[in-house]
Amino acid sequence: MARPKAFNPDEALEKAMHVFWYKGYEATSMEDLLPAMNISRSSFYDTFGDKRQLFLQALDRYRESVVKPNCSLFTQEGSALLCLRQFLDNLFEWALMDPQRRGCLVGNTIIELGPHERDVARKLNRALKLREDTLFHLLTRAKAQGELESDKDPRVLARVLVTMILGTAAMIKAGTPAKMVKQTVSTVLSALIG
Amino acid sequence: MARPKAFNPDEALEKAMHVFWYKGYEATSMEDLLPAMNISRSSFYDTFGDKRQLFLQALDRYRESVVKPNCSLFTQEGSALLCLRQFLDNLFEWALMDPQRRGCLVGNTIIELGPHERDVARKLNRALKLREDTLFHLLTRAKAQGELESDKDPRVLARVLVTMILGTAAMIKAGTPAKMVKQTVSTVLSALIG
DNA sequence: GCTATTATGGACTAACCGTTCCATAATATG
DNA sequence: CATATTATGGAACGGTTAGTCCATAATAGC
Repeated sequence: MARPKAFNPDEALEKAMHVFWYKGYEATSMEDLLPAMNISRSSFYDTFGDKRQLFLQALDRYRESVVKPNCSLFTQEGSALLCLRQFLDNLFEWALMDPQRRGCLVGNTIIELGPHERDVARKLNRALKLREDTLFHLLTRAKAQGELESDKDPRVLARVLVTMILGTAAMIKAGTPAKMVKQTVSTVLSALIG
Repeated sequence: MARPKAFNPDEALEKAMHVFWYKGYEATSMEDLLPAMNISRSSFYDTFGDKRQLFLQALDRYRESVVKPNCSLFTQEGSALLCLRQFLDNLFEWALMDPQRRGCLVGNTIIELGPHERDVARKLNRALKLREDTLFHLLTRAKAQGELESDKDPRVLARVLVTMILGTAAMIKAGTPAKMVKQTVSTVLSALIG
């Protein structure tokens, strides 16, 4: 019993997420957001609260629509180490394809806001844990299947790989050539899991 | 034949560098900088040009007074791999000691400004190269001494370690407990160089 | 002590920031 | 069609931003 929204809030949030991903939180202004989301100031504040709340929603959306699909794509049966390699290959291939080289929104935000804002930090750690647990699961399966030497600790290895993901995202942002990035990743994987 | 400055430009720049390190470029305002540097607006613009030029100078200072000393501390004779371990231990020990967990100014800036601003990017890559070349040098020496297996490529390993440094700095900013960080680093080193 | 030169303090500016407010438009229900 | 309810466009707001300007202070050389 009222006038319907002239825009799709989900699509608008998606657009906003991409702007934050490219520019970061502070450097993104309302004048960047409104045209990108293609909505008016009033609709913005009516629907999303304010810039900060929008950003928190964008972080959730990133975890659910970017991190999670990438994580769950490679949990099929068969060789766990192969899955793990596909998981990481897919991740970096995709990060290198991005013409803007935006890296990872989670990594970017850890560095921009992580230590300063509590509720942001909570969301970030949740996204990191999603990746760590996926890797942990694959490594545990690999160990059970005898693909991974028995003296290796899946939890520690998973954390190493998460650290590697953040570092690689930074190298990608720094403009490292794709070939070097791939060589680096492949070297780490060989050393860690054979 | 004129009035002398009432402050030491070097000390003021040092203070500014620490503020940028903590808050990032965008989030640091003149009202943060002036009290921290303990100089007046006029002296600021007279001596440093503007905020952006000050930041560029702060990046140079960071490379020279933070990165370089850390790099050159561990090039003494003896086991090259031991030097390398000391180099990294020293680096992370020191990053973990920082109560503000500011990570690495280079890594922070790669993510905040790296891809957007050309001259910033140049300075960042120069700082990264300083680290990479130090590691490369140590790894090459290790190989010559027979400490490193002959099939390993020092240049690639050096890049892996730089990636690891950036990733670890991010994990430190994310609030990872010191114990976990050390475990992660030690696991990578064991896997990479035995 | 006088003068030339540079440093400093503080008022000021114009642009931009995120946000609020209100009058108007559009729809669903009765 | 009338009314209640929500959405929208646009003007306006106070606060903050980086940066400018000028009158005054302090020094070095004469």
